Amino acid sequence: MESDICGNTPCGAVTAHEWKKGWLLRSGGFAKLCNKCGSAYENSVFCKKFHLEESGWRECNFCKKAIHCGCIVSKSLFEYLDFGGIGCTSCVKSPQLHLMQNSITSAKNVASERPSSHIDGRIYVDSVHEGKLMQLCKIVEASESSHWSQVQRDGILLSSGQNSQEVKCPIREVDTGLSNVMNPSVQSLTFAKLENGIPAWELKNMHELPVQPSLCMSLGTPSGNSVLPSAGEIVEGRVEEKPYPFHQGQRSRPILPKPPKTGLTINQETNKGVLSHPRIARPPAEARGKNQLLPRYWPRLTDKELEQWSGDLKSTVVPLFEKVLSASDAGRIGRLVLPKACAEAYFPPISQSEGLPLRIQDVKGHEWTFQFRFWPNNNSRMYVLEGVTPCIQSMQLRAGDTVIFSRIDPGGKLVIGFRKASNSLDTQDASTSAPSNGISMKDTCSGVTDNLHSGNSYPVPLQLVKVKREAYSNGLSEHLHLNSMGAGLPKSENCGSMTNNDSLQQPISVSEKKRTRNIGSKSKRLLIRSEDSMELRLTWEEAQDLLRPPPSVKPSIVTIEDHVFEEYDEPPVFGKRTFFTTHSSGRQDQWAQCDDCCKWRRLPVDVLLPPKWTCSENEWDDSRSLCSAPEELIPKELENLLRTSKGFKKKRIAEDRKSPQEHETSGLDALASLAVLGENFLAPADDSAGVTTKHPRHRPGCTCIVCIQPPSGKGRHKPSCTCNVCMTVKRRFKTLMMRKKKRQSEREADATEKEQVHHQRDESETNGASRDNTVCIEENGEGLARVHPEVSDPSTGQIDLNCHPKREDMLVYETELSMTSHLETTNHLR
DNA sequence: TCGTTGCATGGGAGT
DNA sequence: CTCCCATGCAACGAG
Repeated sequence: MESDICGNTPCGAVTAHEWKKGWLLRSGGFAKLCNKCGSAYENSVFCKKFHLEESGWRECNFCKKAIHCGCIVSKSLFEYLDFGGIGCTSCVKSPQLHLMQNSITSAKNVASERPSSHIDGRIYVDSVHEGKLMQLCKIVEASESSHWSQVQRDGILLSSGQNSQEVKCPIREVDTGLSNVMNPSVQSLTFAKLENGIPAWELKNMHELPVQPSLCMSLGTPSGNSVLPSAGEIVEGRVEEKPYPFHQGQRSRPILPKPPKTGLTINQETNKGVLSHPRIARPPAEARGKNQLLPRYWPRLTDKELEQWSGDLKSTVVPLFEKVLSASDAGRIGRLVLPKACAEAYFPPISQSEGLPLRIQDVKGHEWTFQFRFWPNNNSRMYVLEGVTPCIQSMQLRAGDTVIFSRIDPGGKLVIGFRKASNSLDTQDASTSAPSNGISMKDTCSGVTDNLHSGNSYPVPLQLVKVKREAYSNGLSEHLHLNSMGAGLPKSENCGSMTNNDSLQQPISVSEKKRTRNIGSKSKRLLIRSEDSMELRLTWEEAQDLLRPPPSVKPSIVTIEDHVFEEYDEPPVFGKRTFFTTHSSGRQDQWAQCDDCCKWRRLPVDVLLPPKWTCSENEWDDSRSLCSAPEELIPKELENLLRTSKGFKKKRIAEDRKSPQEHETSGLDALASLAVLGENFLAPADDSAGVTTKHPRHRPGCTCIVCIQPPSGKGRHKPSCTCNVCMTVKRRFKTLMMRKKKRQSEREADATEKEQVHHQRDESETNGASRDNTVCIEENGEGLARVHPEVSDPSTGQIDLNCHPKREDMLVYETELSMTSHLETTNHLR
């Protein structure tokens, strides 16, 4: 059994003696028993990490033999490879390249000599040359980890059919960016040369390969289960038609993933004219044996950078992984979220959430100590490095930049490097992180013209400005920038203030970070300043103040209990926002800004302006009914006016936070509170605990977009609630009741009339119908009472405010039916 | 009041 | 459908 498993196959695992046993899983995966722990793993490499490598054993990159690196004696048995990993002395000294050359030539011969079939872009050959191909693949596998980029490695595919096995050699289309200018047959090779400096002879030989872009050979010998995949297919992580015996586990992913979707980095580098040092994502050598690393974490170091690093540190630097800093990574919190796979693969295993301090050296030689820890997260872990702020700041990194974790061999010391986003347009989170080039003044000002409120220069608290993000490679990313326009400040000032946004081009200062926050997520995230978020907190009263009757719609006048109401069939519109001032003399003024000239005009306090208003409509001050007329306010007064308004608002917000219960009656706030409080409303003392379990962000008093929505069954208003919403609903209900009663009386009159006509003829039927009706009404009423227990006599104020707004009418109608029915039933019983 | 900590949430990517 | 991870945010602590 043992020999069947490892004895004759380049299975990629340590040689046979390292394993006691192996067998096929039902899933097709190949499990092995670790020699040390005896546990079975579907992924043998897992054990290698924790039991082989941990105890000082490493795997030769070439022959896959295990070498103990921990003792002095064995030092002579291996060499650290420049590209990571180790190689045993015999392998390193062996004429590997020559062997490879021969093997490739053999492959060529195999492909040319034997009758082959070309199926699906692959050449199938007999099994006679299986051994040669195996040798080839083994060499390819060995060399790829040290010489070939992942891109080429993706060209290596070895898969197993029932009776055949394919070997796809590493010639393949690599990148769309180069494909237009290169012969597809050579592009990867040429690229390989560019990338890794593969000797010209190799390129030449490979170029001579007759099969392009891929060479696929079928091994006719039924490999059965004994043939294990080489690193080739492991690298590719792709199997065709039938999974390999050495398939990954059910939930395990390919050991190495597909390459980045677009060879964007390559293109970018190419575009930047850095052809001599293309930045290719290289999956770290060890990654093959660890958890899968997503391509975006593959370190993308040019050879030049590697050399430089190695030179600076006077050691061999093995790139492990990299990560583009997110806003939170680069933020003040000082927590760098580590990709789980990377953390588990390259950092010491931690069992406690507290983790352990990790000493990481930067490329300048400065040593930092971070706390490497994790948080439980959805039955998983979330790894973070804490205390990275000083390091991040010392490197002047910000969101969008990239940190690169590497290891120094020998010694295994961790190194943190970085790459500025401006030097490399990273594909990973370029669209999700702050732009490297930020937003120029030109952009922001031009963005103003794109203002969604364009032509509406009244003091909108927020203006949506579309900002082009030219920094990104795709050139399509756009940022919706919520920009405070200073509540109607002159445009020059706006642009000036937005110049500060340009700070994105500079390292974000602490204060800047503090003042910015992201809402939403990913590329759709809206960058919003905290002061803007303050402005977003529109209170119910303020919203009410802005409501205007729908234009050109005449209301119907309804009088209820001596109160005259105007009812509109259309919803109200938001009117122009104005500010009020009070003079020391007690005189009150209202101020509005012209939509054309942006000048502020004094208005009577009782005036309601339409959404758009210009000086020409200033019928209250003829001297300032033209935009050419000078502004009444001097800049300082205007500033005071705006500040007062803003201050008032902030004060209100603060009060809301301070004592949300005090504002329960303030309309939507109350609604929000109630929605959150839910059934706990009757016990307000307990509101601070438990009520936000489901949505802890929505606290009582929260006026976020979620909370200001009408409650949908969760929060319920007290029947005696007198908040604005309740009062509005009550009023509306009364109105509808009045109409309903009127219609009902009309119908009753008609019914009475008809009844008189048919009375003699259908007397018995009418009585029956009446009885039926009575029964129906009773059932109806009871049913409604069960469904909506709060609905009852409006005079008691017991109105269900918790219905869906779109169902309001229906509910009211049902309520009316219920009450009417109840009334009729009662009358009937009399 | 501000900063820190620990966890929750949800969008999105991968399977 | 699951998992990752960026980020929100409440609780807590320090000044």
